[in-house]
Amino acid sequence: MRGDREAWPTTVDQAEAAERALRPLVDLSGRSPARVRTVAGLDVAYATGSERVAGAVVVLDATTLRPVDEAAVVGTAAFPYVPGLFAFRELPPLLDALERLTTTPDLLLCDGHGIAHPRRFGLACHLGARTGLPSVGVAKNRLVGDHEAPGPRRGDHADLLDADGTTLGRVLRTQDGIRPVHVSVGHAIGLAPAAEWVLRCSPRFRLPETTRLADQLSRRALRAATSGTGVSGW
DNA sequence: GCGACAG
DNA sequence: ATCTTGTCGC
Repeated sequence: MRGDREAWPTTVDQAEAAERALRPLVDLSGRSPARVRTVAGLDVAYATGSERVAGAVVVLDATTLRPVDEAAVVGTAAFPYVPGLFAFRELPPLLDALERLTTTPDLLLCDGHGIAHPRRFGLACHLGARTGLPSVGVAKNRLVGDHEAPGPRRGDHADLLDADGTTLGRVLRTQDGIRPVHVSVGHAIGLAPAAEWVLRCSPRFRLPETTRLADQLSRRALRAATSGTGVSGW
């Protein structure tokens, strides 16, 4: 049902070692993709009393935001939730789902941070480095860094800074008067373009359509796997 | 020692 | 993340 995968880290030390090994593959030059025709959203859903997880990816036309491809997989959590090592928990199902896509997206919008991370290597960096695709981190909450409150209107934003004043990302208001999201670079894209894409993909709600649809699909897949065939009724 | 801590 | 439907409010 699924291709073999590399030995997955079991301990914090192993995960940090794997992180260091992947670091050289990330492109933080600021260069951005020339053409973005499709944007993908990825998310993982979890069950309550089990280790069951579901990963989903939904690809949207960058102009119409209409779905053009999608894939979902169900599996078992391979790593606990550890702030700073979140990628090792979500990567397995997400990489599996990406492999099942019939198309290759031009940009990845990830549900978590990119370089706005303790070691500047969040989930979006892992996904970008491993797939070679430009990636952006879109998180609902802060992990590291400080920032002023962005303006109240859609599009208003403030820099997310580390203790040295280095820019880690951007706190972006995607809807008037609604709590902002945290955008940070993952791989092969600049911060400004990254934020522009997040805004473009969020025409009506706080979160990008990519994230919303992937969230819905992952929950559906998890529920279907938990309740039998997935077909309604009996 | 006391908080903070993506999902 | 998840437990959870309808409901009050802009």
